[in-house]
Parts: sequence; structure tokens; C-alpha cells
Amino acid sequence: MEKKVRVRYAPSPTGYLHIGGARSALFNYLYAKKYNGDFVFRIEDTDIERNIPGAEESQLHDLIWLGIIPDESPEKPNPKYAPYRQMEKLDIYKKYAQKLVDMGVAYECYCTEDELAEMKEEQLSRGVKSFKYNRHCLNLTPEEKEKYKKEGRKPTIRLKMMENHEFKFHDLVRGDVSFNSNDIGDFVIMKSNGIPTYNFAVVVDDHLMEITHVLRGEEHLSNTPKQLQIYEYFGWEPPQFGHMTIIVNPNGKKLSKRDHNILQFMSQYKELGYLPEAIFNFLFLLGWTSENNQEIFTKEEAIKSFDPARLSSSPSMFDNKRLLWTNSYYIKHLNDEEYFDFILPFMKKVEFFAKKNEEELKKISLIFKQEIRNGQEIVDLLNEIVVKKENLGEEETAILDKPSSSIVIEVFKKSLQNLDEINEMNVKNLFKQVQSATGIKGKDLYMPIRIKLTGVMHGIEMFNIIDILGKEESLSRL
RNA sequence: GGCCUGUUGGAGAAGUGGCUUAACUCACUGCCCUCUCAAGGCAGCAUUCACGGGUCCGAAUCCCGUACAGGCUACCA
Repeated sequence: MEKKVRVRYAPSPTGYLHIGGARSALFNYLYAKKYNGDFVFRIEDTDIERNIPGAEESQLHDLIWLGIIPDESPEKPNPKYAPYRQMEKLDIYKKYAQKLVDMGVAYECYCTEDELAEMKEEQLSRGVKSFKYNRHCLNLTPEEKEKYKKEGRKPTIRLKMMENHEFKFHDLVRGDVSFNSNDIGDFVIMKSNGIPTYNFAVVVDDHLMEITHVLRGEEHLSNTPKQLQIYEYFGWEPPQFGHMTIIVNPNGKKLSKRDHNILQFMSQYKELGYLPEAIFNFLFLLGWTSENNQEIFTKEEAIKSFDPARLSSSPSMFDNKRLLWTNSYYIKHLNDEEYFDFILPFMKKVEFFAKKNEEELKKISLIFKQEIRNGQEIVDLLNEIVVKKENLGEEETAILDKPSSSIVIEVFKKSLQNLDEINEMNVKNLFKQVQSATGIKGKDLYMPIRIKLTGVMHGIEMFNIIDILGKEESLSRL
């Protein structure tokens, strides 16, 4: 029987869910679901210095919000594979590290940070081609170890790399890749504080959790041979790897958490009124294309068509305009009920609408359904109408100064006063009346009124403006 | 420095030796619609695939070199 597909997303809780993380979770999820497998959410919290509170919850919940729902996680453990946080299974790593030491393929290293730095510098000055750990501690006698311990040194455990060994693997994204073990130094698998390093912990976890496929960022490509060495020593079957490209910012640089040009975190997009389905779709097409040029995918369609071999191997730039377009597409295709539920919290941000009843709000919200690209935009558009603009621009002032404008405004105001019901038909007729009464039409007719009402020369249909403001407020502005 | 990846219009990209005078989508530009903005409709937007060589009747596609970008080279993940 085929092994059940199991994939994972394993963030370190050092920050909230960001675009890159969400994307790699997304592709893993798609792969799992395509092959009826499990998607596991696991926490790699071995960098105890950098962990921040709340990061794990945010990572998990933002993922769920996106529709990337883990089958297993710290909140939903499968007893067979738990625990899902690395810091909760330190004894397990210790046991496996000891096993490697007993096998003679790992050894205690008592070198200090300073000594290591010195060694590196020394190698560099000699002009060595590729520097790596000089194996100073490889064959320490028990006496020497004792001496170091007395000095208060705490050892790390390093893995001994094989001599001149080719690590070959077939990358799901890049095809055949190979590395030579001679280029890689003996690396630390257990830190002196008894916590495993990333490269060691992933291997143990992936094996114990029976992970079959690993889709991860390209930054891990060079880590793969190290991990393969561990698999080889244990005699474990490694998962299939696929290395996806990173996402770069508009300057072509890797997205860094400190980059403020672009929003990094899912929660920020959520707050600005992006739909999870839109982000899902956008992320899906960032570095992946379908065979048939399809641009809009439901989750089910994405699952069905996903193929890691079609993942791009060159970096993708994050294009905010494209996200905006995708989001606007999804907003337009919401049904009116869904749309209203989505947009209501944003409308409520505008004070003017706080007291209005739902029926009214719903009607108004619909005016903007074709207009907005995210939730925040309706706030801006509504404010533009509702908040009276005090200082007019030059162009606007010039229009109001035209002789015809005062006539239009005068006549329009009178007719509006006499209007008993504001509806689309009535307002249209109103303009017709003003037109025949004054002989003024087109721009000269509409613009003065528009400017009087909102202070700007653009915006939604005039009837809607008057409707939103109400007769009283409209009259007072004219 | 070493090792490993990558490089097709402003962006995502299709393309796997002849059907490519390089698809599709976003952006951009113009036109139509229209009081205006948006939406929508239509049209335009790479004689060329980082550069230089080579193989071939034929190359964006294969080979070599160069340049540039990124990753790893941590007791970070």
C-alpha cells in the first residue's frame, strides 16, 4: 500500500504569519489535499531567545482564516505524533543525538565561540578554499574532556560528515540536485544548552511524524545535504523535498520583516478588508501557473490542479496591484448578503453611518460593491462624501465662480426643496427640469452641484450622494 | 572566498529544438460609455528571451564562458 501523504508547515514562533509563510503553508496544504493526505502544523521553537508570545496562535489562526486548515496541530494533536512543539520533546532529540554519538558519527565539541571565530579567521587568512570546522574536538580523550568540563565548558554535539560523499536528490521543483559532503563542515546538532539545532530537530520530527513531502523555501536548499546525512546515518528514508523560491519586494530584495514598503503580515491584510479567498488565490498564483491560463481558482480547483513541478524556480515579486485586483474580483463576486456582512464593519467606522439602520446601510453599501478593491476603500469613499470639504481646489473654485453655476445651484436648490421623495427617478427628473429651465446642461449642470455637495469633482452618481446625505444635509451644503 | 540556485515586457508568467511575426492575466496608455470617478467594452503595449561564444538546416529552448541577483557557509530557523 502507498504511504499516506503527510506534509507540514513548521514555523518558528518568532513572528506573526507573514506572506512567505502563508504561501509555503498554502502549497503544502494543496499538496496534502490533492493526495488525500494530512497537513500538519508543528512549532519549531528551539530558538528560545527569539520566540515571542502570541506568535503560535496568530500563525495558526491566520492560517485557518485563509482556509488552510491543519489536520493536526498543537490544538488538535494526534496522540500518535504529539507533541507538536519541539521544546516539549527535548528528551527525544537527546536520545537520538546520543545514538549518533554511540555510533561514532557524532562527537562532543568543547570549542568556544571565540575559538571558532579565531579558527575561521585563521583559515581565511591562509586562503583556504572553503572553510569548515577543523575537527579540533573529534578525537578528544576522556582526560581532555574532563579538563574542559572543569573549566566550565559545556559541549555541543557535532555531526561528523562523511568523506567525499555525493548527496543526490530529486527536488520536486528543481529537478536533480547534488552536493558533495566535502564542502560541508561538521555541524552542531545539539547546542550546549541541550536544545537541538534546526537541522537536527527537523529530521527527527519529520521522521517521527512520518512526513512524506517537504515543500519549503529555497533558503533550505543548502541545508538539505546536512539533513540527508542525518537520514543516512539513521538509515531512515528521507521525505521528498521541493524547494520553492522566495518572494521578493518591488526592489527585488527578499521580503524582510523589517521592510515597511509592503505589508508583511496576514493580520494586516485582514484588517484592511482583504478576503481570505482572494489572498489564497493571489498567493497560489505567486510563483505557480496553471496549464490552461486559469487565473481565478476556488480552493477546490486549486487543490485539483496543483502540481509542484509547475512551481517557478525563479523568485517572484510581490505585486500589490495584482492583489488589489484579485481582491476586487472576489468582492464583486460575493453575493449581496456575504458582501454586506463583509463590508458592514468598515461602514461603521464612519461616524455618519453609526446610527443608520441596517436596511439603509445595505442599500448604500451596494453602491460601492463594484467600486472598492478592499474594505478600507469604502471608508475613504464614504468619508469623501460625508465629511464636508472646507478648502476647495483651484479648479473647483473656478467652476463655482462661473456665472452659470450660481444659476444652476439656485434653481436646483429650489426644486430640491419641493421634492417630497428622494429616489433615483425623482432626482433624474430634477436635473432634467433644471436643464430645461436654465438651458444649461452636461458638465456645467452637474459639476457645480457635485462640488457644492462633496467638494470634489469625482465620485459616485449624484442621486446616491443626495440619497446618502439626505435632503436636509444636501440643502444645507448647496 | 567556497558550494548551490536562478536570469523571458513595469509585474505574475506560458514556452521543454521548427506551429512563436513570444500566449494569458495584472499594471500602464488610448478610445467608447459617462456630469465626474470607478466598473464595463474595445484597442495598443518584448522584431526579442541578461551578455558573449558554440552545436544544429534551424535555439528563448542544448553546451561553454561572463555578468548580475539570491540562498547556505551560525550553538537562527
